[in-house]
Amino acid sequence: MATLKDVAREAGLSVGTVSRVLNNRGYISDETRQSVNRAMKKLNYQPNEMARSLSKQRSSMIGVIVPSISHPYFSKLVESLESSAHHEEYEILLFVSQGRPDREEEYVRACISNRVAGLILCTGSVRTARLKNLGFPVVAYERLLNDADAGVECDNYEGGSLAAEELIRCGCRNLLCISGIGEVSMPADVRRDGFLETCARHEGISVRSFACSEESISDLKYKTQLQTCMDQNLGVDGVFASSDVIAAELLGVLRARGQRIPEDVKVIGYDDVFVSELTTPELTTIHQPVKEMAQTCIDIIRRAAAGEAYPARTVLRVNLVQRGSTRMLRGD
Amino acid sequence: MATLKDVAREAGLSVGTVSRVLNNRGYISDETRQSVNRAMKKLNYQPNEMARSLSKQRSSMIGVIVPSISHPYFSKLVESLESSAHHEEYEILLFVSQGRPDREEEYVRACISNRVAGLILCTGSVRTARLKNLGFPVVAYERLLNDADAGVECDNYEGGSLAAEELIRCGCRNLLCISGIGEVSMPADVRRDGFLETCARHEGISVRSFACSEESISDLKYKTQLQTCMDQNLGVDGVFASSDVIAAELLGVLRARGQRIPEDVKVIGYDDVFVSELTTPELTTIHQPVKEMAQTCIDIIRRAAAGEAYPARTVLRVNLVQRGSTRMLRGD
DNA sequence: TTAAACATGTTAACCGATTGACATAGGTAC
DNA sequence: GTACCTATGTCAATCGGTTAACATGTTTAA
Repeated sequence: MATLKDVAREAGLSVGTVSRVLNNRGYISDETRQSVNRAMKKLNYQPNEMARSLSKQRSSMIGVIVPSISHPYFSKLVESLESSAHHEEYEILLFVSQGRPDREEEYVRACISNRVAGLILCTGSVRTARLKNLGFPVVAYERLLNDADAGVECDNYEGGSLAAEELIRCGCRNLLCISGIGEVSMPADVRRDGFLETCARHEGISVRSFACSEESISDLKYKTQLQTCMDQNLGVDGVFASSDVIAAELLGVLRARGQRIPEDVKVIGYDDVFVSELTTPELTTIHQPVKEMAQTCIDIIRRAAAGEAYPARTVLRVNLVQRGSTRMLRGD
Repeated sequence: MATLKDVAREAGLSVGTVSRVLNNRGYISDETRQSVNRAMKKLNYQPNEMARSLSKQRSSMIGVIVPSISHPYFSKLVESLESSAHHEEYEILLFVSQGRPDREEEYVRACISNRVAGLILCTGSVRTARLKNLGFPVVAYERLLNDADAGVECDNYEGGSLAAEELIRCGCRNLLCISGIGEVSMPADVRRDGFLETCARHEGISVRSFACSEESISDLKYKTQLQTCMDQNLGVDGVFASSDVIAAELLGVLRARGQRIPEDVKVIGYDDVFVSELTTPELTTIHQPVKEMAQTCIDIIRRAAAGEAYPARTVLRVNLVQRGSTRMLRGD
């Protein structure tokens, strides 16, 4: 495997000059630049990132810790993160914590050992080791973490509120809020609060709340619980589920009970992942601007690396996407 | 940030001894081991993986290149890969190629630069740069790649065959095979072959074939095409779709046309991802042993690193999972 | 008693870059 | 003619580990 030294020899230049070309430092003539490029191509040179990272005290990798990746919300997030990272010449070092605090800590340590350029944390568990002074920025994604250097989230309260408004607008009077995925911590709690409080501001609306538990976040199976839930909550004519996956399963559960959607019961999901367009009827849902959120995370890390200032907290707007699960008429 | 030298000083030992403890080489007494551990803990020492990788000529990262990650099949795969990798003390360096050959090449180069321990390729495009003598093993996942060091796949022919047998057993006579995702290359072609050839071996079975095109693999939207498809193929009473996502969308399309499932049309998907349990009815599908396939990939890389022999090609068995989309009675 | 095996130390080269200090020129501007 | 910019070279330290060679003891076993 060719090294910088080989390239320098091939191009008839010194390592210093070649390094300058690679890192765009100091003065370099076009001619030199070209002959370096020629030599690199000829020798099929690939810079050794390990050596590079060692000498600059930072790698070009961004650590990403998610609780699950098979969950469509997180797979969409990771795809978006990868895409944004690629634009900025970063790579993704991916860790799946399964929501287990021990793994999270272990993974944070792995990021430290790899001297990542930044760490994006979207964990379920609260207890996480000290995240201060790690030498790189830690971005908390959809999660309040006072130890983190920055936070990126969407307006969950508004999301819950929009869902309530829509159901009420569609004529529902007996509402139900089902929360689930990793809702121990902040974000989805706030969704529920937004939903419940908005309902309370309207006359003649009854509203109940149900919390799904989950063994593993990668399980994605809620049917039994949803059956129990619907048994306990008869007469409901509008449901807000805190994720599209839950909402999608709910459609099946409701149908099995002979309830038509949206005629008898209207359903709103959350996230706007592909699942919401896969069901029949398609799901009305709250769109999270995942791409923008991902871009924001990467941008924070880029800025931190460049020594620029970056926002401590970014809250992005959500919006309602109307589809068949709340709408009588098909109007696509 | 503490270094090995600091740890050695703190423990009153030499760097050589500390390194021996870290790498389990040579003779070390329990006492020494403990005092090293104590010192590491006290200084909160995290070994610098960059330096480690540089001196051993290899990192502990495994490069993974997938065409998409929002597609549930690949997100399940990546989750499994991460899990297996974690057991073997590897980390995942994730790349999403979007099926674009230029990105693939770029990502292969990134893996070389990062001196990965191995590379797992599951790409859609055929043309990929030379993969020989990269200094690490390249494992082709569900893809025939003569340049790769090893291949891991499932028995796609058998999968197609099982689907045909099931539909015929359920009484279908007018079959349709819908293929899609990345089927330019080998694996899904073989699924179709297995399906078609098995049909041909039965009397009185008519069978047609339809290929979905796709702009982007992360799109996951086939509805329009599926409508066209069903317009062109009237009278079909059994469909084999080459992925659960396509099958799930098909359910909606069929329902919109007033066809009941499974009474009027039976549907079989492929992959056995969570989507197949999310639809109503749930999807009968061909289960791919993704976890085992992932484990096999990681194991090949581990063996290669240890200088052990490993299989050049591994073909894993698939099996049929019966659910509501082919079965009249509910028997869960 | 003597040879292994055990346990640690010292030293230094090496992995493949980056980077700064300092030197050397040719060209241009005033 | 002096000063400055441009362009490159040389040299060596540095990043933080790994590892081999060699030395020096202490135990243990035959």
